[in-house]
Amino acid sequence: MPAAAAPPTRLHRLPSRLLNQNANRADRLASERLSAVGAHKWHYAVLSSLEESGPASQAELSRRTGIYRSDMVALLNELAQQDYVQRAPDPDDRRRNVVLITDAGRTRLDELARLIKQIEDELLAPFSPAERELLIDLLLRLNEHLETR
Amino acid sequence: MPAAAAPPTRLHRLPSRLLNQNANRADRLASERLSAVGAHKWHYAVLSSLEESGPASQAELSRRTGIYRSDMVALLNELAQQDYVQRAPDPDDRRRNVVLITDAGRTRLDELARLIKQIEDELLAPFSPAERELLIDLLLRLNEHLETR
DNA sequence: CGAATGTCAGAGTCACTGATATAG
DNA sequence: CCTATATCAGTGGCTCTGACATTC
Repeated sequence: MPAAAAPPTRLHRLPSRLLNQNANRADRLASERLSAVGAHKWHYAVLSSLEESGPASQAELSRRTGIYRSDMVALLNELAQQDYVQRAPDPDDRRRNVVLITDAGRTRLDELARLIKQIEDELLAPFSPAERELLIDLLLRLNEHLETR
Repeated sequence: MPAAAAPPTRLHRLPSRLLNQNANRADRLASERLSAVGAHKWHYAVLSSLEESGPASQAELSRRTGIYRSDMVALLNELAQQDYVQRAPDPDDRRRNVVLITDAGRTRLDELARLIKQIEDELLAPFSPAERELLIDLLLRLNEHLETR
């Protein structure tokens, strides 16, 4: 960030501005922590989706996680190279790859999940449990609204 | 966005993820609307800061708006070229420029403020006035927290 | 001297587009 | 024939860093 703070003006109460600034800062926090263990938030997204919703094609994973199909390729290369996922041609539809999480991937996911929990705690430190729920709920609703605009 | 939605999973309730997605979508909405009148959100930020808090040096403007000093240069070039701001050497401190908003700038600011109001309404459409206040308040508190991390 | 200012040049990241080959 | 998939190459925007000359 450029420098110090300013008192809340019209500008500082703009939702889109608030969202942006918070997103950037939250992202920086998460990236710092995750890179300390050689991970990226995308790794968590993919592994967690695989565990929660089961194996999937790359396109399906893309839909689940919001990561573009074109970016999924390199991401899965990384995860496969570290043996966190397995990628094999789908015998039923030879356009597709079936991606599945490995045991090592599950272990990694546990590690990342713990980290993410810590990050979230640090991120939401000033809020009570009820306020956290409230904030998440509002953001979820906003997200649904903007999704289908 | 890649494609369709998915039911709320662990992943979809992650604050940093929610913030990011909402920030992106809100930004796209704002950019679309603003570019329709040849404007950028940064233009609004600078003009509104000049009007609310008065003339300032570029560095001071940078602090007020959160826009980097290095990026402020080109931004002010644009605004000055359209006669929305005036930029002149500060006689009291010859390192500085004094930037002030012009009458045309005030007119432009009014226009942009109206647009921004509409954008905000569309953005927060699903929320009641009380919920909007609540969301903004939570985001402000989060912002203050992350600012001084 | 150290610190602040305005300026430029450029890096790094991210969301996103387009094209292509292959298969349904 | 149209559509979906995996892949690759590349764009544009935005945050951010580093350096420099000038002035305090």
